[in-house]
Amino acid sequence: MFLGTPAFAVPSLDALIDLAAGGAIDLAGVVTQPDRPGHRGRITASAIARRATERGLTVLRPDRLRADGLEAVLALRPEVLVWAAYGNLIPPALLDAAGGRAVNVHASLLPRWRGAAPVAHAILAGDPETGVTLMEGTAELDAGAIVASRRTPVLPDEDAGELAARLAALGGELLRERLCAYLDGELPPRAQDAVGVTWAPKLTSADGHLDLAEPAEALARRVRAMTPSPGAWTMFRGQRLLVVRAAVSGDRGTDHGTLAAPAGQPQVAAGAGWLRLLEVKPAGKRAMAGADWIRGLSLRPGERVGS
RNA sequence: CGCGGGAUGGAGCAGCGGUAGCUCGUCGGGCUCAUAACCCGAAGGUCGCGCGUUCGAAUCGCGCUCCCGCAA
Repeated sequence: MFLGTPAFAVPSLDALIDLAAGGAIDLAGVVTQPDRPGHRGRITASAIARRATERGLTVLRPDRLRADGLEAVLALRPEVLVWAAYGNLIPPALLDAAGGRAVNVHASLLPRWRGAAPVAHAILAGDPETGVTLMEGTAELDAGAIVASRRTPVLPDEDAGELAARLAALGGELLRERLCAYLDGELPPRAQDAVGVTWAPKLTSADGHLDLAEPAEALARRVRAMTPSPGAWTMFRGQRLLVVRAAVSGDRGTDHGTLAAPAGQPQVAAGAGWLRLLEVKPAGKRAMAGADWIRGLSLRPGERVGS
């Protein structure tokens, strides 16, 4: 049985579908989060719900894994649980039902970055590399013994969305190649080293706020880490301005927050250096190149960004 | 019925009842050793869609469609 919710989990589900097609496993069903109001109140099914439905799999979307929801899941009599970014803790009752046989795909090199937002935190911290980990599934969050992992460099310009997509694919590969070996007892798990544990809590739009007193390097990392969600932003003319893509410019800084546009390329003075705004999304508008944005502004000299 | 913003030539914007405009790009020409620089000129728009108000609507009213921010 597979449990997962967002796009990150899709390649893992696909891996299980392939294994099932090859006769290596039986896929009893898929559990995902309930359809939720997405943008502006429109109800949206999770990425996993959509994929599982199009593959004709049994899909359950319980609110929580207790009471009725849990019973429906147990009724499918899962023998092994596999989950990736499900979004809820797995209750001991469910683990017990599967005889404790469970694996979890996580988007970091554990024990670093346990929690909901490992990809963004790896970028924000400036980690040179990250990866995916296949571990034993436990009731405690991301704490299971490590079965296998795969490393990959954090590319200098990629944002969290792009990196997550690469990690998702790696996670799917890892599962496809190692799940059966693990279940056959050929991959003895190693306990996580408690010393290296760091936490990657869920991000809110407050985490996306750009403090222009910070060095441009840090701001550029924050932009990459917060894109596409929850988004990095600052204020301009009383309105929110999302910064979708940015780069550091080596020029000497001036008062942080000052907006300038040499050669039509907008840049904001940071605590150290300048942050070039390559792509922005003003409130109420779609994303546009920084140069396009600045073109229609009739920018006054010395105008500032930030609240 | 959660709150709000937006849809105007290829791009970004202004105009908000009386002949559709700005910056950039494109095309042609000029200047220059040269250029993303500068000068001259040109092309390019059913002003999201429909109905209405008016002598007259991009501009006002009603109804749609699509896009986006916030909140969940």
